Amino acid sequence: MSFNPEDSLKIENIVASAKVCDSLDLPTLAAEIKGAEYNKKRFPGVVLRMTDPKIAALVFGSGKVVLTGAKSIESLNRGLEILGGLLRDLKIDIPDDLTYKIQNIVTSADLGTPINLNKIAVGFNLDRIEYEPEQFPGLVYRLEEPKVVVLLFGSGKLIITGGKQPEDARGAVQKILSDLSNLGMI
Amino acid sequence: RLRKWQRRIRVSNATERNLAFALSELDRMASALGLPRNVRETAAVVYRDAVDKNLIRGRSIEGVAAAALYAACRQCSVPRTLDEIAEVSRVSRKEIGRTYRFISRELGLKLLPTSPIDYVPRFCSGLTLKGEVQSRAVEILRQAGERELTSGRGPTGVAAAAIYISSILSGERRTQREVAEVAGVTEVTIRNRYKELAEKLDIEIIL
DNA sequence: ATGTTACTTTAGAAAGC
DNA sequence: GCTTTAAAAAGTAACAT
Repeated sequence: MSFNPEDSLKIENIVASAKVCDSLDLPTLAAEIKGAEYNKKRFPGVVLRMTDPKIAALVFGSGKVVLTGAKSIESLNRGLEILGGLLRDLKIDIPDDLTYKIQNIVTSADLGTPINLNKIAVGFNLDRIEYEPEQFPGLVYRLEEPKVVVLLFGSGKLIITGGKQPEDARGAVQKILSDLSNLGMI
Repeated sequence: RLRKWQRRIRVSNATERNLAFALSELDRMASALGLPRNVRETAAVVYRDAVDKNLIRGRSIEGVAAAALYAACRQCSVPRTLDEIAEVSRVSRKEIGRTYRFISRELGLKLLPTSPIDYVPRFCSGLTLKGEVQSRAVEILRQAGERELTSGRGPTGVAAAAIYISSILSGERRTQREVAEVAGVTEVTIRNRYKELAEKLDIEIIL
């Protein structure tokens, strides 16, 4: 049995947004919740950092929230529950059934073989690729299906981002592998 | 009517004025970088093509001019880094890079990644190294390319390392500091690159 | 000369400049 | 377009030891 790139898939970060209520008083939140950061001049939202699942939350006056840093759907759920709890502790009415929308999932993976980026830059669809080693060591490959962006490195390791479904990363790796084999690489 | 004519004349004047400004900017930057005439002409063509395709909308003339010059340098195989272009421009490196990607895609320039080899002549002359040293550096880079030692590495750093090695092998040694200076990279980068090249290409370097 | 920290790139939402 | 968040990849840079 050989190395399976698909087994190396690992979610590194999930970004999700949600609406927890119709409005929030940010100054109060910043004052009551320890560790909260709030500089209206700098950024319009309050920054809350949770430790259990290590997640950062951006809370806005509109009641909308952004959660980042979760490495699994489970921890993302936990993070939103914890955030809801923190707000309820401040006597704010927060529904029990909070829902969110995943906006982006960042996944890492490993093809298990070094890749010659220069050859890919010649063989692949030139208009879907960007490779400027002077600026960044990774080759940027934009896929249509799944609609994600892949950062491919010479080591064979890669980053898949922009997907909204955890399975998008798997589809991207399969696509990359087939493209690579079609071009006689790997 | 007359009004329409006046408008056309105004637009024409503005267009001509902007083009004149862009061309003078290209010339100013090219002079500051000591670029040959063919590069300036290529840059002017790229800029005019960008204007003809309305790619200037929402972008500054200076930004597009700088990006056009950056593209022209690469097309003519006498690359300048984004930092070097930015040094003689009022636009930031980030803006130039962003504009370059845009016009490059819209005009279908299809430029391949800059080859380290294209930096050899300029860096070597900056170090007053003869053709023999250049040839040896190019040969090292050719082998490095085949052995996948350039994937993801900065072209200037790899070129600098190859020249550093070549200068030693040719008995015209230049210090890492001197090479780093003309190549615009740090000594640490030259050290990392030359060690990798020497090891994987089995080049023995006696200091 | 080596070690640490930090920045480059990618995506996406949020409210507002 | 920018600001802020998080996180990975690999290379390079800046500053400290």
